[in-house]
Amino acid sequence: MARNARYDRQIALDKAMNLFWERGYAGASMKQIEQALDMRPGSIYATFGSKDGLFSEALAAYAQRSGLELREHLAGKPSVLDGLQEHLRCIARQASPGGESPSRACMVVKTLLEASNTNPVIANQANSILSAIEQALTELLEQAKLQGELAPGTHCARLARLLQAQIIGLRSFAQREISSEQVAELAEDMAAMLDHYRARH
Amino acid sequence: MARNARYDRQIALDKAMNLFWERGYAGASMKQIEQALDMRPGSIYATFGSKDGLFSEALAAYAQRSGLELREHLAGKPSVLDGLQEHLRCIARQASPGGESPSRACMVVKTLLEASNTNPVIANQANSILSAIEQALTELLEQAKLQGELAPGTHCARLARLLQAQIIGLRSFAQREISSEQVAELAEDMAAMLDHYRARH
DNA sequence: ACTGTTTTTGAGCGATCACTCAAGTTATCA
DNA sequence: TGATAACTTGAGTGATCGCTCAAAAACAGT
Repeated sequence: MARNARYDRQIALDKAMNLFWERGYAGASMKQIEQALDMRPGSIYATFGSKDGLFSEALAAYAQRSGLELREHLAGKPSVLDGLQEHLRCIARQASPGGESPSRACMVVKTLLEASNTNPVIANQANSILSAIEQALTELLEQAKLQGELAPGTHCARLARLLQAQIIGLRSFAQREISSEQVAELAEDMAAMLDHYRARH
Repeated sequence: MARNARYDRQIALDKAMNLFWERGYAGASMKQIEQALDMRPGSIYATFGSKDGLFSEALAAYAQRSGLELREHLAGKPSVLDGLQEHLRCIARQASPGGESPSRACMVVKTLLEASNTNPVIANQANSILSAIEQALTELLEQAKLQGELAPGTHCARLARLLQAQIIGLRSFAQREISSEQVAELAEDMAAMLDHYRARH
């Protein structure tokens, strides 16, 4: 005997994610959030607790979304390394100017750089996400090594960190006013770099 | 027949640069700036016009400082490529945890990511700086090609963009909670990548 | 020391910040 | 349909935002 919420939590979260991704934590005011979610402050605070809480959930949703994308790119290719190269190219396509994504740069990296010396709680969350991605990449590369794709002596954790730094660099670089061709070339050069770690036949 | 200013403009600018570098544009409030510069709002506004103006000058000072550092690293080595590799290692050293710099990440990149969808004027300035760095790297690599260090077929502008993306990735990655050894390893792997572009003898 | 000019000061401006809560509204049950 | 419980509303909270300006202070030249 009560009323149902007018809003879908997931949909609202998705809208918040897009706004935060575009404008950053400090750059998105509650007024803008109210407008984007079509919710009044009372409902927002009843649902998410605080701006910090909403941001935290939005960031987690973004991370989950990103994980799904990586798995999709990998699923298309039989080889792990081919999948990772495809991932780089997809990122370049998404991060090209004219795309519809809120920002060409990665929301986790934007958050890490914005929050590191101002909001320890949020910075920690960004750190954890990047740490988890590093771990996932490491396991992926270990798998590739076992399957003989990767040179036997490869230090997988180290290569995973290199790969993560490349992706961070690619997406941040893409935030520049630059042509989509140049972003694609950059991704190609990074993909080529992965080839140097392949096992020789 | 008048009074001299109590503050050195360059010193004040340097302090502002450090604060903005650490906390970002929105993260540094005027109160904090007043405290860092030991100046009252009237003096600050008489000298720099606005928070935007102060930030703009601080960012320009940072860019100049960065340019000097690159030239210093290059001056130590006879070969351009060796100099660039040294540059990567120096960046890793500076960007290691426990260092005294206000932030491990690059202020220009932090600014680009923060301002891109909120402050077009500042975002443009960050864009211009990165564009100038790309240009400088391109000319450096052209020079290396002429001197026979680089493989003759090398696309220097493209390699310059790859190098810039690497540096951006390295410094942003270093903002994570990570050991200085791992940052050094990352720089080493990036330096090794440059070797693949060397001319074969 | 006096005058003239410049700089420094800091209380306080209106605007906006994240956030609250009492009142109003609405769906769900008996 | 009336009672009840949950949700929505939006004016308004105190705090902080970037910034102003009239008055006080401090130096340089006579």
